[in-house]
Amino acid sequence: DLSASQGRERDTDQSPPGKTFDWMKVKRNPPKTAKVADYGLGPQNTIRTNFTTKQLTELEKEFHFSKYLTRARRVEIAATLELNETQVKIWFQNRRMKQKKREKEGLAPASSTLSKD
Amino acid sequence: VMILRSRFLDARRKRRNFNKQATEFLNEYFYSHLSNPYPSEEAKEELAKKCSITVSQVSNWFGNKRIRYKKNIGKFQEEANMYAARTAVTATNVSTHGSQANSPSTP
DNA sequence: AAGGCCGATCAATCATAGCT
DNA sequence: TAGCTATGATTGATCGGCCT
Repeated sequence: DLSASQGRERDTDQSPPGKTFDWMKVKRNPPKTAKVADYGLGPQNTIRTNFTTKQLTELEKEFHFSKYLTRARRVEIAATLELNETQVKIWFQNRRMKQKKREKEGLAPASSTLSKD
Repeated sequence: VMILRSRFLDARRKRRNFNKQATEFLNEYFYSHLSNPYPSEEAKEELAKKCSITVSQVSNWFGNKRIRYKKNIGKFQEEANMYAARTAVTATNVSTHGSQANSPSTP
C-alpha cells in the first residue's frame, strides 16, 4: 500500500474549547541518556545531550563517508566520541531524515505550480 | 564554555513570521480539529499551498502549536473561542434554512 | 524474540521579530 | 534603547509500525 487514500475528510469537529483531549495529555518518557546527577540528588537530570562541535564534526565526517553504520563502525565512533552506541545510531538516523528533508525542499523551494488560484 | 556557543550559527535561522492570512488558515485548521490536530500529509500539502509556505513549515507550525497549546491551554482560550465561533457560523450556514439570515461575509 | 530503520512527533532551546 | 513575549526553526530523543 502506498498512498492512494481518496476521500474527503469532513470532520470539522466543533468541540467545546477548553476540553482536554488525549493528545494534550501525551507525555514522553524522559531521555534515558545522560544522568548528570545519580547521586540521589536529581533536580532535573536526564537532559538532552548537547553534542560538542568536535563530536558533530566527526559524526558529520562519518556520515559523508557512509550514510549507514555497521556495528563495528558504531562501536568505534561511540568510543572515540564518548557517546553511547544508541546516541550514535540515533544521530545517524536523524541525520538521514534531515538529509532527505533537505533534498526534498531543495528540489522546488519556490515556483512550480503557481497557477491562478 | 563559549565552546558550544556556535551551535551552527545558522544564517538560515533568519526567521520570518508568516502572513496574517497564512496564520489564519493554520489556526482555522487547528481549532476546527482540536480533538486531533494532526493533519495528514495531504492536508499539510493543501495548507502549505494555501499559506504559501512549505510542508515542513506547516509541520513546524503544528508541532509548535500543539506543544505550546497544551503547555498553557488557558492562554489560548480566547483564540480558541474565536475560531470556534467562526467555524460554528460556517457550519450553521450549511445546515440552516431558518429565518434569521445573517453574516454572509465571505467574498 | 531482538534490533535497526523510517516517519512523525515531542520537548527543550535557540535566535530573531515585534510590541511595550 | 532596553526588556519581555511571540514565534519559526533546529535537534536529541521517544513512539509505533514494519522489516529482517
